[in-house]
Amino acid sequence: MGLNIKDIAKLAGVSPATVSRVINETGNVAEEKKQRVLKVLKETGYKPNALARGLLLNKTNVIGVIVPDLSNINFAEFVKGIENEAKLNGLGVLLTTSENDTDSEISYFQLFKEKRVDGIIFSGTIFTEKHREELEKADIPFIVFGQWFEHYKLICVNIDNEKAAYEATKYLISKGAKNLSMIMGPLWDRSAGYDRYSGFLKAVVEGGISPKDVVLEEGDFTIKSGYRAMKRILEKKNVDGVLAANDFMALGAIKYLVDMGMMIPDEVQIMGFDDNMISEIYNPSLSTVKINFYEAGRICVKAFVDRINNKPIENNILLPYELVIRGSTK
Amino acid sequence: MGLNIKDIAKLAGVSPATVSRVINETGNVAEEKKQRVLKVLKETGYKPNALARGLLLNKTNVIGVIVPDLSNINFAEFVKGIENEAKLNGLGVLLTTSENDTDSEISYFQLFKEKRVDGIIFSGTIFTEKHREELEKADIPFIVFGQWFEHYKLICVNIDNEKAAYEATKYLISKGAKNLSMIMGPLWDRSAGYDRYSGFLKAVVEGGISPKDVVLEEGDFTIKSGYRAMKRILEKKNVDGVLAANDFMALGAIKYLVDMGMMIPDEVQIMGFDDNMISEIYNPSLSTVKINFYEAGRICVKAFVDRINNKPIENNILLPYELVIRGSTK
DNA sequence: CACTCTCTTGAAAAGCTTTTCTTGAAATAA
DNA sequence: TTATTTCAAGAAAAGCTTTTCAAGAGAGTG
Repeated sequence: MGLNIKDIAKLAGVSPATVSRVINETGNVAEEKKQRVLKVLKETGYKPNALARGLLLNKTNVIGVIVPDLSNINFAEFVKGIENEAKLNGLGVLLTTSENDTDSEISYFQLFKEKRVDGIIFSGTIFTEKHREELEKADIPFIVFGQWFEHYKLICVNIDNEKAAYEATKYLISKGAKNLSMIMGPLWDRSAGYDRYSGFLKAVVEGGISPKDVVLEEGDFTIKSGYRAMKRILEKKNVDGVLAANDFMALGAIKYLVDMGMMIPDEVQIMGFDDNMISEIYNPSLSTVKINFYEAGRICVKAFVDRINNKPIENNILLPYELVIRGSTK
Repeated sequence: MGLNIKDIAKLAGVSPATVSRVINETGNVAEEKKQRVLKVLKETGYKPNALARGLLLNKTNVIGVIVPDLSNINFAEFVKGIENEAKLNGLGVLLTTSENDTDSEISYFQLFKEKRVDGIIFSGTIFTEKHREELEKADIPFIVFGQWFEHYKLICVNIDNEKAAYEATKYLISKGAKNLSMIMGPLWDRSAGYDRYSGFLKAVVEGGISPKDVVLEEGDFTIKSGYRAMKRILEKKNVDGVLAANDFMALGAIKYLVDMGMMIPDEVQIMGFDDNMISEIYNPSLSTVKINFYEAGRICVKAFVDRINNKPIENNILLPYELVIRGSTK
């Protein structure tokens, strides 16, 4: 209870410096004294105070993590990946959720600065100039997931959303879809929603379809918004191919189509983005662009570790993705 | 960059003690000096070093959290609840995942001790005597979620699993199920799996059904294990009512029944435990015992806060639950 | 035998904050 | 004017660890 290194030193009949040397395996210690110290260490279950250590070494072995919402299984997977990789590197994870509220996010920067975390992994829907400013003040190594943001200090980890959306749309067209539509996410600059939209458009044009003939509706990445967007789309036109900017909206769209008695994929093909557990087991199962969020989390931590170890490292890290074809497309 | 309280003091022309008094709003400070300090504080964006503060005050305002797996949406919700309530109380959350590995869990106790967290919220499938021992050594306020464990120092937060399983089974019987079966979880002592099994059995006996006529199969809480368990059950007997110890196994069971062309709920009624997003949108939707994991997380933090504030508090806290009837039962 | 080198070990400082103790000044009362 | 009280603010200690510096002992070499 409340033992410190002095107590251990006294119990082992040595100086605190020697105890420290034994614990951290630094410097030479006579075998006999070493054994005495180890014995006391074991008996007492003493653990060095990370606060004092951190204060002295200016290093906490903790990374701060900001995600929008753990209810979203993708972010839960992301955090899981972070946690597992952090564990491998002897790092602790200080977790916060922002619900995409910028003020919250900024206040977390402050929190992390106070707690002297060694680095921050940030995953919000949008990283703004204001974020950058505050970040600059805090001056902590920083990893952004899911968005590109040009800054020499920033490491960005992301997939090539435009290319992925392009390929997904190409696939729909190759399977005979002629009347295309897209359920888009919010179109912030440089956001995933935006990039996916432009990839979609690129494939449309390349497929010889006029952008005017395409139906666009916007959702907010939730199942419900997908349901409603699909409704609006069908009211405008009888489409036969739908790309949704994420799986939740795609699932909502499927639900609406099923409710309306449409045949999937015979009458309408539909494709999502992200891939989560539900997409696989849903009926019909959903074709999608699979992003490995777990792996993404691990990669973020690896990038951070490399950076603080001064290993040469790209500022923009591209994640792999994969088209997964299931029951909602031909 | 790297400013400390002395620098601030110098910039404002006062002593560090005065700066501290301004920041913490303790003691009297002349208005003029106070303004000077506040101005410097704002300009520099200085934040006190939580390590030094924690070292001195012996308090970090951080709680350690151990959950088995964030891939499980229930635990993700649980953590979300913890995080949100922690935020309200000015607490940080140090998150770890154990994958139900006892050694990992114990090593996290050590980590938390090193980091001097103010408390630990533990949610594993099983809390053993070994856990208790290590815990005793660490001597940190401790909350256990999802299991009862008699110990004067421990706060346990849980639902009455036996009662809930009893009621769920009663419901199946009341809707005409006569050939009952249960897909159980692992039967560790005092675990949720065990309590749910005994509640099931109680209702069976009370319903005038012989325990011999009941088909029992064990799973491991995953979808796949539910699928396989349902297969084994049907090979033994044509049942018309199934209680699964959690939703994932229930969903796996439904999947198997659908694959076999059985009608739900006409031929077989099925009921799960927990309630998660998938259960609601699955086809058919799953009747279940709804546990509010988000709220559970909040309650754990509240209990912790009350405990360290020396408010009188129950050592065993009972969570509410609710029977949610959907498409998989009559 | 004298000298140098290596190996051990302890003392002390640094890292940053909060709080107690003290002192000085100002204000009030006699 | 003198004595007493109140307020303001600084100095210093405590909290715990790691590392540098210095010193002492022992071994090896000429």
